[in-house]
Amino acid sequence: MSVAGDVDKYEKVMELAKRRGFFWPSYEIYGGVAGFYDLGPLGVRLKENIVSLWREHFIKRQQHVVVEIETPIIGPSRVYEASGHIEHFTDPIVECLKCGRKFRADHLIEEKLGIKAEGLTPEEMTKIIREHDLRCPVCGGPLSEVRRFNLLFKTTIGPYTQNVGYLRPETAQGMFVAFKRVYEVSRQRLPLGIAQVGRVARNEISPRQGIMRLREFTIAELEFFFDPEDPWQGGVLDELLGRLGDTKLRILTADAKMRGKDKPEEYGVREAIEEGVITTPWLGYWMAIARDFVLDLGVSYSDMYFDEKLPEERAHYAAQTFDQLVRVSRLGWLEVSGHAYRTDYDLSRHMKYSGQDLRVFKPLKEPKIVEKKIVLVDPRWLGQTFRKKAKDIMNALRELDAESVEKRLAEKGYIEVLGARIPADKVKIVTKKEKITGKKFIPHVAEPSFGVERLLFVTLDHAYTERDGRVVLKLPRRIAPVKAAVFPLVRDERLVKIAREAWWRLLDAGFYAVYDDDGSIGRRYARVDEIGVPVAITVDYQTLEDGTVTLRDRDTWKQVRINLSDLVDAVRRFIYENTSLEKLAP
RNA sequence: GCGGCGGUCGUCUAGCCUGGACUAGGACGCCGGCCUGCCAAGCCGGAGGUCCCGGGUUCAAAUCCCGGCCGCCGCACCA
Repeated sequence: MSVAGDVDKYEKVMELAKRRGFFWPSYEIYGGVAGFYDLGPLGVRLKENIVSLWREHFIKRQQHVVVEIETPIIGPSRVYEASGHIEHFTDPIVECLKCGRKFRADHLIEEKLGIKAEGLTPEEMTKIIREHDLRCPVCGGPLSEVRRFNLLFKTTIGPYTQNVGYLRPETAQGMFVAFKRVYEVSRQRLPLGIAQVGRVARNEISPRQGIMRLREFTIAELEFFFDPEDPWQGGVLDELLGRLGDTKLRILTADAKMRGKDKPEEYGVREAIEEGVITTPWLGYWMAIARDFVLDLGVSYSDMYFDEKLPEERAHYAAQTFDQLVRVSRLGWLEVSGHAYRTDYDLSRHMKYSGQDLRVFKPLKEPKIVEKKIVLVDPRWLGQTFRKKAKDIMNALRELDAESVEKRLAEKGYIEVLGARIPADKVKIVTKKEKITGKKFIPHVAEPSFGVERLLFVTLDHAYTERDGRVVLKLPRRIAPVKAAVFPLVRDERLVKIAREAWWRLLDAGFYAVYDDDGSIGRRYARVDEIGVPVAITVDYQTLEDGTVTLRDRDTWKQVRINLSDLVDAVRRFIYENTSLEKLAP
């Protein structure tokens, strides 16, 4: 059982991961570098299977509204200025020169002096600290200059240039920047989800907890664009929600937290959306998908909940955020995904910084004819009377509301614009008909975002069991890195020959499978149990007589006999259709 | 970054306090052979160690001292 604070199990899982080749610290022969991990042969395959399961849930099942792209890891600084990462991903830090403790300079100034310091330059903050003789709040020592620490990795683009580039801290900006093009190739339809799986880098100050907090890792992200005025997008969301049935989510709301609660409550997805617990419907839908996905990794419902972030805990771009937490050994609750309502923040920012129009056009069902009053002035008179000022006056007149102009003309017989008096007989108010076919707007975004390496750990942690003093990794069959093992009962030439043929047959059918004839049969079962091979096939003396072999279930250790000729199909059904062993026996 | 603790074959570990006889021991794992009729059986043989790195003290350092790196815990930090 997985219990928070189960240190022993954590050690065992990490030891297994290293010993059998799931993952280990990078650059080991040079002493290692904190925050970097290699994936080993089994780790790569497990990760691949987890990612493909993610694609099943987040892309394939919604393929009518979700597409996947791939964008570069390195981006020009402009992109990260626009995204707000250069400003917000950078913390102003002061260090105590005596005890070495570090503090957020702006927080310290606000807390101790009551001066708003957010957004000030490091120099300005240093000045404030000096003027008020602010000292270390812990030991009273003197403070250093204020420095900026940025979590973005910096590089240059091209040789010998000042052209600064950054390694992306999330894949999301790739989707925002490419939105217009993807929207085009997706036939200009909303809602539109753009997914990406890729590596990101964050220069963490002090990464720890092994593979749980890395400086470089893989993110599986979805930016889901929708119309904020019609979030249900006609029937699209309704249909998708309908297919979920009565999926329940465990949620600890910010509201509940502020009331001092720390236990999540259960909500139906629709209920959570309709009651406004989740402020935008699509965020709720993707949380339900996230729930199902993590369940498929072998995590039980009660070992998972969604934790709403308090306003001050949220990222700069988010209007509402939920973290999906999973219970793991030692660390307790671990964040495996974040679900953020990013509103139109990112697209607006990129519009501003790029100068491109990233809005989408929404046609009205029927074009609307609106009547609009406009102010007309006799242009000849205006030009001759005011000469060079005429153009400015004309522009100023256009800004005026026609109704109020009409009113003032009626009252006074003239209007004044920019000091120019225009009599009523030079002004005409006319009513014009205008046809409105639709409008442009900036889509809003709901974003589910997963840390893949964390999922890898979570999967191993929840699969780890012991039986009779041996390790049995009860990985869900679909994501097991090796699907089957083939053994001759003993190393008898006749059995070996048949076993190797059976093994090749599985390989030809596309399975990852191992063959082993070393040591006792029990030892071989143990070896493959430890890396979570779901099924073992044993060729024995009965095989010589009737052409049957045994299938042994990793989780129950039970065996059934099947015909050798049915092997590939039986394995396929066992792995991908989750058919029980008993049902495979003829 | 600060403080505490730690780092020895692939893995887990003994040895460190009290320096020498340590050619660094064990278990598991791994490789070869034998054996083996279903759950880490047995026998024979074998490979495998920069004792984290660098420097210092000493006739002599895995062992003592200093610095660095890495890990864990606490603090701080953390979209």
